[in-house]
Amino acid sequence: MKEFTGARVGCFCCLATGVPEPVALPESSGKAPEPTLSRLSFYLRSLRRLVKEGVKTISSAKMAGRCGVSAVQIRKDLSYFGEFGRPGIGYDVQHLLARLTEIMQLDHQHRVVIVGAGNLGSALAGYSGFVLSPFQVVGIFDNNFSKIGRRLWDLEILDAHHLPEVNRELRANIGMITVPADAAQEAADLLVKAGVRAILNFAPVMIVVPPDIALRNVDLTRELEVLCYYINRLPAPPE
Amino acid sequence: MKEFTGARVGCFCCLATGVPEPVALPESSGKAPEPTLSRLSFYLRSLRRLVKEGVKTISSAKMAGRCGVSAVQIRKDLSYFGEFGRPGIGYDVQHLLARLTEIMQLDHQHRVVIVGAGNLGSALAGYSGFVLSPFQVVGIFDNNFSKIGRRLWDLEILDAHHLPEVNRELRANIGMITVPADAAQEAADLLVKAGVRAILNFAPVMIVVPPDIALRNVDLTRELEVLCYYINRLPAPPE
DNA sequence: TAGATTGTTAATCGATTAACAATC
DNA sequence: TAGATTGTTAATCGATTAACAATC
Repeated sequence: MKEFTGARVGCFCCLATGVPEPVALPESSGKAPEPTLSRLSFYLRSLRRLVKEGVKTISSAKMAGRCGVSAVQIRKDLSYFGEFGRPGIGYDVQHLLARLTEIMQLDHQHRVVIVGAGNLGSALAGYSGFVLSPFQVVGIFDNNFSKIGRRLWDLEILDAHHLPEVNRELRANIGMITVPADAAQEAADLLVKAGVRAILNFAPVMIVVPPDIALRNVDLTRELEVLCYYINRLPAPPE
Repeated sequence: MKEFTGARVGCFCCLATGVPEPVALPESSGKAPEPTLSRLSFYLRSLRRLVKEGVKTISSAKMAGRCGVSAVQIRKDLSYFGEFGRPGIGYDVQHLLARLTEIMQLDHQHRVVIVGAGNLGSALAGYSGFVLSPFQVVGIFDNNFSKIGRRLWDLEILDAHHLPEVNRELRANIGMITVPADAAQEAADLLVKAGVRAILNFAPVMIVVPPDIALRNVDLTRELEVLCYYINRLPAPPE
């Protein structure tokens, strides 16, 4: 019977449990709960827009209105990482953006490899949201001979078995798994061998990785199934 | 300032808050927490495999081993919906599978439309995981004239503006949004007008829908950003 | 100074876990 | 009957929210 021992990051609705304590790193003295980290990413998105809008300063209350989160929640979330605001004034948008970007380690590029050059893998390889983002897809792999060697966007599909060696050159620190369920663990093992520090798994199956590898799951089927549960179980608008 | 009023289903890490109380439907007398529903989907996956393996009966403890969830958690989760096991024996796999399938409303087909025929939309339209599943993609829409009319798999890409009318024929009850962020709300409005009961949003932006429409978000960027936070913050293996 | 707003401590809420009586 | 295992009640844990002193 296989037990889960790998590091899983996030709530169970993301197919992950057991939030591991963040370990010494300048920014994280305390141990922020996972929901906080998830919201941090959301605040970042909001802050980036605020910068574009030319807003210089924002209060937690105004931010709350934009994010659909309470103002206390925001202040509490930020308090895990330091004091960023000024009483009576609010937060300097530029400054907060810079600090949160650092904390989330988004201040440097992350090189991503994709294992599985099917529909989803191909789509992700060409995801336009990655341009101007800290994420850069530097390689895509498959174990299907009919796919290996083919070009995809500006990449050549490489043999998944060579991933560990090839990544010495590619230097990717994040891997995305877009293979069928029964190949997902193998893909994960290859990524771990290749030395990635984080894995985003799209295969509809649990995978096991060492505890120092961050793992999150995106599970389309699960999302749809939970949606189905709520169909016709949600209260109608108050009218 | 736009406030969130729509129905959002799931924890914040799925970009959703405010779990609405499930309303009268035979199966749900109580109000199961959202994490429970998410796990239910997971138990279902496990049960389907057990059936294939020919396992007739399973205890919560054995199930726990397979799912990476505690046995009490499983029993508690199930208890929101009824008594499915026999003390001293365990659960009849077939029976539990059937009951959970009903509860999640997966005992009938769900027709899905996709708004956004870009990389991701196209990939989802051809997702092989949907064959033999209760989900069937019956239409794909876009508002880009260069795409409208083109064939994708066995579907023709239709004009998104016609979605509400076309869906009278298509009869989809689930919509997936795979358009860029700035078109997502418009897509959502069209889906609501078309009468879908549930929306899965892949656009990296919050959308607002009436409270009786179930909404979940899949947010690639957020997942990657949270992963980045954990990079080098996870404790190394105990060795 | 008065008003606004932060960061934090304490209270609340909700979900998970432990303990155990019921029952096959 | 004894052993296994369920379903549930009570205890625990963790995250959110309320209250408020500090400070711009």
